[in-house]
Amino acid sequence: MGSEQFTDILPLNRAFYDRETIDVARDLLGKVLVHVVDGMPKIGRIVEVEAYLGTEDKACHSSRGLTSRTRVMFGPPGHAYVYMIYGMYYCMNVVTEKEGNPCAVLIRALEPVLNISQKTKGPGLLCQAMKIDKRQNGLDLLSAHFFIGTPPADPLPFSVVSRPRIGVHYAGDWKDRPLRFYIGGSPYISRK
DNA sequence: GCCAGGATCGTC
DNA sequence: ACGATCCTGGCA
Repeated sequence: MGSEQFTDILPLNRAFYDRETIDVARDLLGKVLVHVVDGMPKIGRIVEVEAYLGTEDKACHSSRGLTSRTRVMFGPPGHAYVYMIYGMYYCMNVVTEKEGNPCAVLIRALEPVLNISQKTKGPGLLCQAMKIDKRQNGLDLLSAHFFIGTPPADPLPFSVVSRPRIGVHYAGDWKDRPLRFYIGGSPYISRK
């Protein structure tokens, strides 16, 4: 059970991301995020996500239109949308749906798998632990050093819990929609 | 240029 | 419950 079992994980293909955002969000649970830093793969298992549904979704950045910040979300699926929040943290999303339909899935928590020594409960903390910042904004997740893949030996089956999203009180009637998904019983969830 | 607000987190 | 800290977007 060494690290060698993770050395041949392949990136999910474009079609995985080119689907309805809620489906992509749920299917991302249990997958692994891989970031190779200085030849060392940092790997975490995705245990919590949130879906952001584009121009209609008042909580979604792209609902205020195309800006320099949201440009990546308007692009093709399978790319990373990374932005700074509160002046001190980054959040990582994966772009979903067809180009021009600006939707994304926020990665909210990871279960450490390999070469991770910091906290990963929460979107800001997991970016620190995975060494993700604005340099990763716009990167294609079908790349050799930064991608999401299926773990070689998927563990036991898990249940998916859905709840309202965190921190989107300003989003009117969208704030209560159950668009946050996490693995039931996981001790690595950002908060209850 | 100015300013309000934010998909967070740690501490009080 | 609050402060840190700075980018973003809207308005002038």
